[in-house]
Amino acid sequence: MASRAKATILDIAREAGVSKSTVSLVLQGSGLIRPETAVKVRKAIEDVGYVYNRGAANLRKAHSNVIGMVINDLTNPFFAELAVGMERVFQAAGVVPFIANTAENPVRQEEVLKSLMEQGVAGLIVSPARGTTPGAFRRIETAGVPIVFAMRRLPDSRIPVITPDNHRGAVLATEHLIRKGHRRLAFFGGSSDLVVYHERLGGFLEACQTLGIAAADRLIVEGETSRKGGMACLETALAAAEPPTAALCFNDAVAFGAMLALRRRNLEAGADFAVVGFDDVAEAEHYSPALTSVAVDTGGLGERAAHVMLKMIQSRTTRAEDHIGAVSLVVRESSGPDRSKQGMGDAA
Amino acid sequence: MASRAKATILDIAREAGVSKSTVSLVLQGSGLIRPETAVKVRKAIEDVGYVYNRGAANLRKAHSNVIGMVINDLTNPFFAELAVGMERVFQAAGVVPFIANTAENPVRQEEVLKSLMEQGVAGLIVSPARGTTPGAFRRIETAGVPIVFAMRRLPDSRIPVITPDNHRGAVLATEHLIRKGHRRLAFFGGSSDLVVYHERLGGFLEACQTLGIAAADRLIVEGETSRKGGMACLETALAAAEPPTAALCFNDAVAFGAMLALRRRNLEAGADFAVVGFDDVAEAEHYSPALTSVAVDTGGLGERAAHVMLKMIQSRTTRAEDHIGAVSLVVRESSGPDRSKQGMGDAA
DNA sequence: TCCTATAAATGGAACGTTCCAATAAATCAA
DNA sequence: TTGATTTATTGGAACGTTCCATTTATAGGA
Repeated sequence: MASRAKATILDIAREAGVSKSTVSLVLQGSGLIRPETAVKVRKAIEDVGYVYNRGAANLRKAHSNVIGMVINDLTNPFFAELAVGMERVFQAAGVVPFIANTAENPVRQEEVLKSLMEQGVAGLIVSPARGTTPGAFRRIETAGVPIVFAMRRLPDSRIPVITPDNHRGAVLATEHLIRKGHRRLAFFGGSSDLVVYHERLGGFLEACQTLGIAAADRLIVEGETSRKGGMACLETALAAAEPPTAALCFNDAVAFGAMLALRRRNLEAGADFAVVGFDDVAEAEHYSPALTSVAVDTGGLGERAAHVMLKMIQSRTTRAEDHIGAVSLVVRESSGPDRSKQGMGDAA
Repeated sequence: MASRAKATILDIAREAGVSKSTVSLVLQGSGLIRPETAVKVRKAIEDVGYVYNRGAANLRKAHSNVIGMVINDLTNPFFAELAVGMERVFQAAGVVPFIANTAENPVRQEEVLKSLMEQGVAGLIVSPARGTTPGAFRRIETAGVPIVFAMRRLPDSRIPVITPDNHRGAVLATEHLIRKGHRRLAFFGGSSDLVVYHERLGGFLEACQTLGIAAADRLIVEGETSRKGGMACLETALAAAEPPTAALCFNDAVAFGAMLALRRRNLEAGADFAVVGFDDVAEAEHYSPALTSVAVDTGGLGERAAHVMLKMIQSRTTRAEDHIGAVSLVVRESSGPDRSKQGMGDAA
């Protein structure tokens, strides 16, 4: 074994005393070859230490078996879970997903997409980086490579999207807080360059409206979507003249930040101020106090995105339906009733 | 644009009125072609919506420009940070890193490695899955593809390894606890099928030995390397006849778990029981109380691994030196002095 | 026996690049 | 002018597969 130059099917053919075509057939598991021959060939494959050259094969074959997953922030466990969900499905389908990280940088994203295209990917699942320009995927679309967006959408594009029902999730969470007796509510974190932000904030506002929370009693604090951002949001909120008693946070990271800031002030989330997160990452359950959060079934959405992609590839189309995933509110300890005015709150 | 069949350099050549060789030269940025010609060709490239076919190119070229990163658990932020560190370096070197996740499963790892090899990667950086068999990389080695292990090593292999100085880190942390007056110490989490476990536990034991902690006063509790595992460890430890007053944890996840379990018992990490973690993930600083932990410079190790890989590729060798990264103890709030016997502790 | 039908194996022409050797054009020295 | 040199460009043969159209071997039917 271990010849310096790498072995090809021709070497195998020579070793096994058959033609290269036969070897190719064996590699593809064709039923046309005699079992004994197949065994002979497979032995030769072992002996020469052959590794299949997919690049060469793709030159002839219509489609490759690799799919690109482009993720905006791999260090965020939320997106990592998404990636893992997709992987499960692809693995079962014999497709190899390659993950690339854009670190929330559109330029890097451009490079990564170019590379993936050059490798001849069969499809692309993308959670676009913040600030992605509307035309960023034009070229890929015209090249006929299917794309699916996951978790985030671009303002106008016609590319299919898999996201949780952000609006509904925010409504659920907000209703929950109001039913707990809170009358002055805040929305923490996020910024308006994200479509998701508008969806979640929209749900919050709608629920406030419906359940009769006056505009003056809603506080919206934009901020980084991180722990740090959450801490800042809480400080801002408590500095207000009539501070809120509860907050729906853009995501769990913001919520964790808010809870941390509370503890620094010797306040307890749940008892002194209600906090609800969004995404329900694994950590939420293990926090103390445990975080009430909107569960979006991240892994499930990843699987769904993968399925849609597989179907698109199979039917060689570049169109597909959007998919809005169901959400549910997981009530834990961080969202207690309003206690700011004892005797007045009508907690449910 | 957007012709159904994808454009090749021949189409470009026709469009620009030159030969395919000229186009190829332009694509490679050769200085041999006349600037005006290059401009003409580049315009044609735009017009026909060309995407480079790296598979075809690799058929002729010696080496590809893709590197595989095989990570055992992408949902662990620690490994995600490692991956991100590597990416930084590779990007700058014009190399495209493809990340694949093995989910700590040797079978999956085998598949992933096979795929990567078939794609013709120039090198492989691997954080091996638990339970990887010693021979798992034999084939890749004999194929002459350089491999670097990151964070974890295999028991016997000669493959270069990039890891933090686990032994020293554990010594530092243990000395710290002892100097804080603790006399009954525990080591929480991990299991002996991991080389890293032995390194860290070894440091712990050595420091105990050196500073005169009797064997009877050391408690070793194996467990899952997760929050859940950490919680279990703490319960086990406190159930002992003479429970420890401090613990060094296998990693931060275990430490977080232990702190959680403490809180559930209405005990406070730092005040009632000292906890030290390992790895110093971003979260450690933002926990409450903030976690004392051994910082290993994850991103830096990733960069280092990437550099080693690049050098190996360049010098077409399959050997390289191991690299043991410096560690430091970051003291925060979770590791207070021993208060179990007031008046007796000689806290420093 | 010969002919036909089926099964198994094969040669050769792609696929889209790179790169060498060769050509064509422009420049220079004499 | 001629030949030598440099500068730009080009055809053609790889690279390692797949797949179609054939060929060869095997079996079955008369």
